[in-house]
Amino acid sequence: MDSILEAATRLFDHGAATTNGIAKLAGVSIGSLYEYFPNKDAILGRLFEAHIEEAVDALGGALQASPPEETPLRVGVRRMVEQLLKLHEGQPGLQRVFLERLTGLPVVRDRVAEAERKLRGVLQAWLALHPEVAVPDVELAARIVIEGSNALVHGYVAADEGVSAAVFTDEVARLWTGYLQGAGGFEAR
Amino acid sequence: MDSILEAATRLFDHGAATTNGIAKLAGVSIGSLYEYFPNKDAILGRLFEAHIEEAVDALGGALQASPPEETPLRVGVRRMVEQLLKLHEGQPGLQRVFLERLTGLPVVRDRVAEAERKLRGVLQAWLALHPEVAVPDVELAARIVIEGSNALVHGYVAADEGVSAAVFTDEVARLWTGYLQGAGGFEAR
Amino acid sequence: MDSILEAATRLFDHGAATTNGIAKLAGVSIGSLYEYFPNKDAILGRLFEAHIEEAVDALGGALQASPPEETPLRVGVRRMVEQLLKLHEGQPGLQRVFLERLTGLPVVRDRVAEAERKLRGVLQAWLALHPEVAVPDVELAARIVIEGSNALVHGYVAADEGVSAAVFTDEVARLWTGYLQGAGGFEAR
Amino acid sequence: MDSILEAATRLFDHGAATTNGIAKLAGVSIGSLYEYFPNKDAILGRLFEAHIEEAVDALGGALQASPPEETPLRVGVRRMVEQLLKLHEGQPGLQRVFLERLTGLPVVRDRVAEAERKLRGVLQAWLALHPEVAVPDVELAARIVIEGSNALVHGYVAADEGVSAAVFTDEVARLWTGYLQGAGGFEAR
DNA sequence: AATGAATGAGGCTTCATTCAT
DNA sequence: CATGAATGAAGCCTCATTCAT
Repeated sequence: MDSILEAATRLFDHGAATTNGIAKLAGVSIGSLYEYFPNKDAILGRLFEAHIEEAVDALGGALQASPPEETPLRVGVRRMVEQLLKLHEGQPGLQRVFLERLTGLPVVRDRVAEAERKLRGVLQAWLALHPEVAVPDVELAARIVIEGSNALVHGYVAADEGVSAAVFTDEVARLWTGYLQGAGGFEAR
Repeated sequence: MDSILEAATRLFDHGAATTNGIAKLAGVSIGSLYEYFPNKDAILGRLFEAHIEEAVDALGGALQASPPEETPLRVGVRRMVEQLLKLHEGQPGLQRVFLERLTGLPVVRDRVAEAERKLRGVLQAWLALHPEVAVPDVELAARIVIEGSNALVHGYVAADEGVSAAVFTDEVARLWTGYLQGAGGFEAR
Repeated sequence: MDSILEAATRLFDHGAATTNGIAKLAGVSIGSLYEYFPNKDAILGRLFEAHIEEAVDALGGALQASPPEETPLRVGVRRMVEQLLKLHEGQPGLQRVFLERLTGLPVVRDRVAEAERKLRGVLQAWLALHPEVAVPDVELAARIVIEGSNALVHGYVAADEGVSAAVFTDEVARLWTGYLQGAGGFEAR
Repeated sequence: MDSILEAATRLFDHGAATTNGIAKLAGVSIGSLYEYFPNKDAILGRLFEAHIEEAVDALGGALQASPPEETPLRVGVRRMVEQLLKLHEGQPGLQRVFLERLTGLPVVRDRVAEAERKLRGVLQAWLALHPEVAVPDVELAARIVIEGSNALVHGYVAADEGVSAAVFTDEVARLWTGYLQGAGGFEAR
């Protein structure tokens, strides 16, 4: 069963996932595969669930390991982005498949919303302990940082061109730091 | 032929594009469809080309219609993001299909690279005339603004949740404005 | 119209004959093509008719140009085989198409039968003037020489391997010469 | 699987072989058909392989069952031709399809060459033990007898007209017997 | 529980032929 | 007369899923 998921990860990432192929690569019969999963999308769903869980753990963990009192804003944000990048680096193809086949399904929508809510909570609390954060609406800001980081990392992985991971991470961290400190507002001109 | 492209747009966007389906929706026979396009991917390719062209025109146009001397940094950036959002708003599914089926094809890669180069040129020139821009590497900054905006808009459209378009656009504009003014750097702490 | 037949010859020989392709190569519209020929097989039929005519002319001619009184059996036979070979050398693919698409059609059957009858007549008359011909049934022998030569040349062209045309022709001529002189009969042992 | 091959034999012979048709006639689903054969040509290839094997066995067997010391040249040759005729009698259309779709494929070419080499070896050895064989080059003669017989039988089956199988076989046997005894050479005149 | 042969709907594409202009 | 865009039946093949063993 784990072997099925492993095989599925590999094949979905390569964009060549057929149920028969997954079963063969996993070393089980196609019949057994359907014993564990009612259909192909269920496999993908399980993979997605694992990804979400891992993501929440990794990102939440990055913040929890960075005590607000001792960690500059920029450093914490950087750690978060690093984790996010690490998460996607491995299987860019798999991410695309998630996007393409799962987006729109209500279940997935809800699951993602829940994960983001949770993460937003953690981030919001962390930000609240940083005096230099100067945005009118911390909740909105937290949401934008999370979804924005996700989008930027997606884009970065999909493009795989030119910019190195370190530079990318730095720039994104700088971006959010500025944003959270209230730069770019009308008062800034 | 235009009707084929229209039909294809609708069906690709719905994730249910079959050649026979496109032909039927376009009101032509499958034979005629293959008169104009050698295969299914060629249809998608044409759609993509149109999208790229439209994008370059719209974004470039947004800046060219905003004389640097009279247009605050933030306003110009906002206009760009607005255009970008408008471009994607219509067919989020279609964008996904582009991503999923075209990414990786060398031709597409080159075409995208060319479009980004062109756009980067325009943006870079525009930024150069703004004294408040304070980044070490304007070229890198231009690239990050363009690719980043693209990624953020992709993410926003895919998520279509909660935040209104106006708020989203505002926030993104603020984000880049801060970034371009050098906020978030070490000197900012 | 001649250009249609030429184009058809080329394309049928290459095994890539489509009516649209023939029309284009011939430099006429597909509509015009169907003005002259009711359907694709009609084109092939015309080609076949031309081939048959050419064959009868060439083979019959080879004998008529070889006065029996002055031409040894073997030489006349050789000339016939030479002509036959020349006929097929050009378009082996076309011959295959004849075989594959025309065999079995009653019209074709009759036409071939008629051509062979005619040829048989010529050959029979020619053989009758050769005293060394020693077969019980000259009509049967003539038929066997004609059909056999045809089959052997077909096979030779299809195989295109090893043996040179000159050697092949020599051997076939020797073969028939022996056969016609009655060798191989029981009396020969 | 055998039923697929049987069905394919029938349909290819009738010149109406479609994969769906074969599957239906074989009483299996199209999916099953593709379980056993990767594509249509593979089916034809298998049929061809079977034919080649059968041919080599039958022809080789005909000679091996005819001890050279006790079997007159003519009788052995006749047996060979008989076998060859039997081989083709059943499915003239199938033979045409072999010719038309397989000729030219390197794999097929090689397989045929191998089979002919093997057969040539057997025949050559058999001929070598017959003192009345009087040809300058036994290897060339063996090749010509084999390929020639093949061509003649092909032609005979394709024409299916007039001459009875027995007469045909007799004549062909007489033909080769004369040829192998050196008749038809210049010295014969 | 596990197996894997079997299923068949449905996708892409070709090409002989027609017919309005 | 000529044109060529349009037609659509029919072919090949894939792959998610089922079910008898």
